[in-house]
Amino acid sequence: MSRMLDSTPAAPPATLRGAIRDAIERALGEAVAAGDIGPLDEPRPIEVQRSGKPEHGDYATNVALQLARPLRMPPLAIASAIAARLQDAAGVVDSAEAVAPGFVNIRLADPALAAVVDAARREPDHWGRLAGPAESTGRHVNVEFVSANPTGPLTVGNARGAFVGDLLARVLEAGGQRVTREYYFNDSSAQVRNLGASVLAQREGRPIPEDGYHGDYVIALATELPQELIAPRPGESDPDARAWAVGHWASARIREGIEASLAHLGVRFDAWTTEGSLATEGWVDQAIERLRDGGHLYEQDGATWFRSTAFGDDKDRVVIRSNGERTYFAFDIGYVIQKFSRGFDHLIYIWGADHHGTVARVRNAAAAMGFDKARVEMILTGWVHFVRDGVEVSMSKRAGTFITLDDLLEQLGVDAARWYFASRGANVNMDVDIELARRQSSENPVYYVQYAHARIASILRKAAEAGLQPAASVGGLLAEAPDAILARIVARFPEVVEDAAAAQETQGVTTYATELATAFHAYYRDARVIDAGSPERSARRLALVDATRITLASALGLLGISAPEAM
RNA sequence: GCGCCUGUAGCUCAGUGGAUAGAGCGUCGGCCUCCGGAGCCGAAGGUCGCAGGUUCGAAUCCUGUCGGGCGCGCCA
Repeated sequence: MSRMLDSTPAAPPATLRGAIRDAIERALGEAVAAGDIGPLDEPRPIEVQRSGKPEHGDYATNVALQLARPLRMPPLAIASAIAARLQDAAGVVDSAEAVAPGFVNIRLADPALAAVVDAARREPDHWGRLAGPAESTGRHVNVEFVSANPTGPLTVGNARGAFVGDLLARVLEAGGQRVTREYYFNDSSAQVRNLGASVLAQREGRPIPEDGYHGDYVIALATELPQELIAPRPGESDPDARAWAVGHWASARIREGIEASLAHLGVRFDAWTTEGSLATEGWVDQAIERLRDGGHLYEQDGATWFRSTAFGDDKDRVVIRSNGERTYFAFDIGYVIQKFSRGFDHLIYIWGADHHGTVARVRNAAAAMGFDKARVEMILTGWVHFVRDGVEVSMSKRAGTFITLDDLLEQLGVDAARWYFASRGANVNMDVDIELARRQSSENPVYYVQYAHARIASILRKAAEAGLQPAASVGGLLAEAPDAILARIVARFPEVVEDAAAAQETQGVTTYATELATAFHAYYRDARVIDAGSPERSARRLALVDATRITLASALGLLGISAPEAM
């Protein structure tokens, strides 16, 4: 065991897979040093993958296949040289075998496996969370999402971003990064005035403007509108002043509703930045000055343009219109400066697919302002296309025909909805039949996973009543089939989290949770946990089953989904 | 026209260069003396849109092509 740590002074591997990788690297180095295989020109990353079949062991590496060409040696010979050295590695490797065409199959040592499973129970809160206390080492990421205009309740379209952003934030946190959840709140656009005009018209019984807002919520707002906002203020000349005032009042009310909806979903934002603040605090001007100083701006037709084409964009972009107003784009890049000045290392934006056209220009502007383009990342979400009885449900906030996030949560429930979005890639388009989704919500796989959790909780309760307590370790239990199989899946959880954080995706977590639940249900069938006739084995099985429960709860918790003790 | 996303089982989707491509739902057939049947076991169902290419190896990478979505404003 200690050899393992000796070889990795910087950071001990967080996963069994990492420990295996280290062992392979050492074996490879020894094989080279001994002259078994030729010297390597350059170090190459070692891939360790989980074996697909039990006969192939637990892990496999393809280094030999990768090295065959540069070393000009048969892959199987390289594999054999590595496998022979791996046998010597005591800690995590039980046995290693070179097989055609050149894989090295590796079997885990039971003690190492037991140690990982026991770790889950010793520190359930840290189980699967990587890099431990990462305050000092993890980068600080700003994830901006939803950012819907405060002109109506959140729709399911906005909801996609809410789920994707929150899930991303959770996965990054589990990967040891600090995350700030940010909402860009557009409080000063013409749409706010438009909203005000619509509410005012509704209140005063006038027809709502053609491009105004029509939803039921407009009627509700009109009813609640305070008297003092309706009356024109003395000495006010701007004909739009009333509309602006009402709009600001209405958007504040809507923001409260948005926050409540998001809270219901379990999403809390750490920061709300308003568009107005970017102007009043000078960030927009600062961005423009910075571009000007760098020679990236030019004047044409009375407007000021950013030379985005110099960075590969297909056309240049206006930052100041000929009427003197700064464009939305100018605010975007002012916001970039604002965010970086707040100390973030990395910015992630969750945008709808319709915004893909603005990705390049914002990243280009960031580069022009001297920031690393790689630190400005956009994730585009696919569409949620709703149909009812085979007919598309058209959604328009202005027309008032839309399905709200609250509707969705009411129909599906938070857990089922979260699972639904977590199990799909962010950028795929989804067709959702509302009636079907409702009917299927009771058959959602999330309940399958929760059921496994509740079932284990029940076993643990029953065992306690019988006076049986889990053992401190599962050691000694893992040599044979039902226990060995379940333990291996439990032990893989940190790798799943690692992969999810690296890919910035959650599908792997739902897939894994389903696999673990399935494995538990099979285990339950094959292995008697509470067995008065064998108290020693019962105690160890209770430990294994408890580790399984903790892992299920951790996976669900990572997705913001509850893990009920009973259901 | 140009650009981005996308195409995997009847349906909804996993699979980010590895060994026999998976899950849920749906369909068909089995399992309740025993720790929770919201469970278990089995079956049927695939030219991974199509055609080339790279590679020891391609659903995955490259090129072309076809279908679907979105974008291409001194709007936000």
